[in-house]
Amino acid sequence: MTKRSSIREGRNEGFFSRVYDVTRLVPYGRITSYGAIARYLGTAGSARMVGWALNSSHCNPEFIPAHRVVNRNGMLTGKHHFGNSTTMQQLLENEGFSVVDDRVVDFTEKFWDPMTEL
DNA sequence: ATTCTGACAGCAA
DNA sequence: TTTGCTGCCAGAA
Repeated sequence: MTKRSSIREGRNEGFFSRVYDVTRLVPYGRITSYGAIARYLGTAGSARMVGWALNSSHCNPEFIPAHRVVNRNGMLTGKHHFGNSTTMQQLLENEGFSVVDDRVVDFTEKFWDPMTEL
């Protein structure tokens, strides 16, 4: 390989691409957290980067279920980035989630941890 | 190269 | 209990 593998093993592509990749793997009707994704990527503590990556996910031609990514409390901290502040909640409710006060009810039950599932 | 920012997470008051 | 400060890392200006 060229420079990609020489940078560091496991970081074949940009951080953003990896975030998109993991996010796409989140099953329908399940949710995960920024920190969980960050941890899965091997950069625990860089959960902020995950959110920032998802911020640019709209540029990605593929569908990225960014609405299935919430913070560790199950709160829809990124709802403001879906155009309308209610879009994220509606998307989640459309998948069977119950959202109350910007927080996903049964968050722990629907939680999908890439570390465990992958 | 340097500086700033960011959809978090953890811990201290 | 809530509020706020810090660390974290990669990307953009």
